Amino acid sequence: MEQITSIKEIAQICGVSASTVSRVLNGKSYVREGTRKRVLEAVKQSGFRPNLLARSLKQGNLQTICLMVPSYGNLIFPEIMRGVNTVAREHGYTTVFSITEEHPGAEEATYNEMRNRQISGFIICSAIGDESAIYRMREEGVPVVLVNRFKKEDIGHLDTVSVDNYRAGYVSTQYLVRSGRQRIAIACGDPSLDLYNERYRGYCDALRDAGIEPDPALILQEPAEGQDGYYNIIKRIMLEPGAPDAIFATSDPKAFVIMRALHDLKICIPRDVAVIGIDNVELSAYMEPPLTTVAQPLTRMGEEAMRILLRQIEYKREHDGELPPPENRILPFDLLVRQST
Amino acid sequence: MEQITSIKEIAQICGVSASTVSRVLNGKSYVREGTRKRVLEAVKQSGFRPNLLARSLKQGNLQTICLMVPSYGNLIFPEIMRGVNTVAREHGYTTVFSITEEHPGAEEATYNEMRNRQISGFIICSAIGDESAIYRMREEGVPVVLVNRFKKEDIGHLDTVSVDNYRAGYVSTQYLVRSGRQRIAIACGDPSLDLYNERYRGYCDALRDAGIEPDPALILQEPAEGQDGYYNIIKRIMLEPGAPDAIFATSDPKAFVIMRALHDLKICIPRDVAVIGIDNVELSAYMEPPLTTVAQPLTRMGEEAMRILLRQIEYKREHDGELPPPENRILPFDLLVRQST
DNA sequence: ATGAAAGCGCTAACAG
DNA sequence: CTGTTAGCGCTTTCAT
Repeated sequence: MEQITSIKEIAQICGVSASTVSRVLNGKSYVREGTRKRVLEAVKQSGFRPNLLARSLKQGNLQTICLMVPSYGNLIFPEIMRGVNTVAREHGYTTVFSITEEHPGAEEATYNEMRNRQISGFIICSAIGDESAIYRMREEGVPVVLVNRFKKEDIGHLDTVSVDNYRAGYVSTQYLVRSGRQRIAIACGDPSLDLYNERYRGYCDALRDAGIEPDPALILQEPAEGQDGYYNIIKRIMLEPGAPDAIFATSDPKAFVIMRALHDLKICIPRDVAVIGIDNVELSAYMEPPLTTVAQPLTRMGEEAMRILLRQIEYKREHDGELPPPENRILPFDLLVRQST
Repeated sequence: MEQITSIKEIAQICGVSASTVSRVLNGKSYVREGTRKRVLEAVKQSGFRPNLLARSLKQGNLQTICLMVPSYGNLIFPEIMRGVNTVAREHGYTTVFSITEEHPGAEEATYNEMRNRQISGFIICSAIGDESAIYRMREEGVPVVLVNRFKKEDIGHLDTVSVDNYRAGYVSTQYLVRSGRQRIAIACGDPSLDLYNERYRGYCDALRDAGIEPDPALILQEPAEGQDGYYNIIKRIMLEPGAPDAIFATSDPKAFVIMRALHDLKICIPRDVAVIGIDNVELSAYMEPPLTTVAQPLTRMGEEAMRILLRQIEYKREHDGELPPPENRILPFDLLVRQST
């Protein structure tokens, strides 16, 4: 038997019109039960698959969203992806992904390509520095949600999902202070990312509130090589006078590198130096010692981002292409005390 | 100015026909230079984006492939994904992904959905147990490449990419033997996955070749809870008489759990017990002590898989829908000796 | 070198 | 409840 490829052929087999078959298939309209049965039967018999592209061409959107992540260097992304994907599926959406950081300007390139593919919206975890492209997207009426990476000024203008990074920085530092640490270093992240600046602010304020003036010698800047560069920085600083007795890593992957360096120096964690991270990536619990960290609800952040995106898409459909006012979701975090502090 | 959405409008602006614009846009046919310029100019001016769906509807395929992974529990998947994505992009393909393991039967469900979306092919890292669905795909003329997870019998029937898992098991065990270990335990993986059986076979043969008969007490089966369950198994076995002096974990994530258990028992790695893994996931180097492991070229495996898929797609186009004979790519691996052995 | 026309497979008025 | 008709935006003969 010929492979049957269109609704029309089904129609012929059943002696009805194509519209009837269409109606049966997407159940938007009533069809006599007998006819319905016959059509369904024919569809099943023939193994017919309706062509979603045709429908999407007609309706102007493929049920697909695009997720942009910078890389997998940071393990938070797979967890966010899972959350996005789960909610997307539930709503009949498919997720395409794109890894941006490797090529500069990839964000915009991806955007252009995806728009040609009639994609319904974007979830971006990779915004870095220049966000003008993202504002342009929104201006063009394209739903966009930013996860974790965005600027304070974006609030009220763009949809975002994150934790309160200032508080996260504050709480972790405060915890270190309260457990008796005196010289607390911070391993800062990329300063073009606001979330790291916020965590840094939290760190400073927590220290000051405890009557400690932040010591510039303990404020470690992310080296040019990225987080791996912290390996050498730690090795150096620990041998100098005035070495820290605690290190606040502004992300778990940084903490991993730092712990590696400490181990190689035979420095005992947490006795000599406490280490705390932010993220609670799955592996943090398996480190030696298990890493104390501020747990971000990563999967949930992905889910929320997708829900917000869905809301935008729906609103847009109902309001003649207009986007709803931006939503800024801030999720709660937990301080997870383990053995590294 | 009205947002311009179709080739026809561009045509009007330039006083040419839609076909001409089409020809300019995809450069398949000659167009007078003057006309070409004019059209290109109009396109740029108007910010027009050709609708890929329309083209795809016409041509019967969206330049998109689907990548199925079981979950992110195992960190090898993000690395494979990166490889796939890189090559896909280079060839103008978009990657959609689907995480299967969570729902049973998800593989087939995804398959059906994706076929409706006119997807060009699949890369599957999640085949588990029953592969009949995958054979059906191939029978229906759909390009499919399996990465890592497949059965010996599939060779010659399905396209695959992997390392030589038997050798990987053999080499790691042999290394342990040669470094003087006497009682080498193996933490087996899911027995429905051939790759783990192969690694196990390699383990047994390496022992026998060294004149050691595998001891059933040292052959640890993956517990019902998945790899996390090894935590308790290790805790128990290490306290019993005849405890192992080395453990061969058939994947790095298992090694992480096992190391965690050993640390909690205050057992020193590698002095008391050596641990070796397979994968070389990025984090293996950061463990304490850094994990000795068989390095799979994960990203490269993803790249190769995508290349093979591309070859299938092309062959199919040139041969009236017929698929090429299956290709079985076996990539080399390296034993990476670090401090856990 | 370019235009006219047909059609990819589906949906959505509009009739009846 | 169902059929007819007219496209969605693009590509592709077939003419010219």
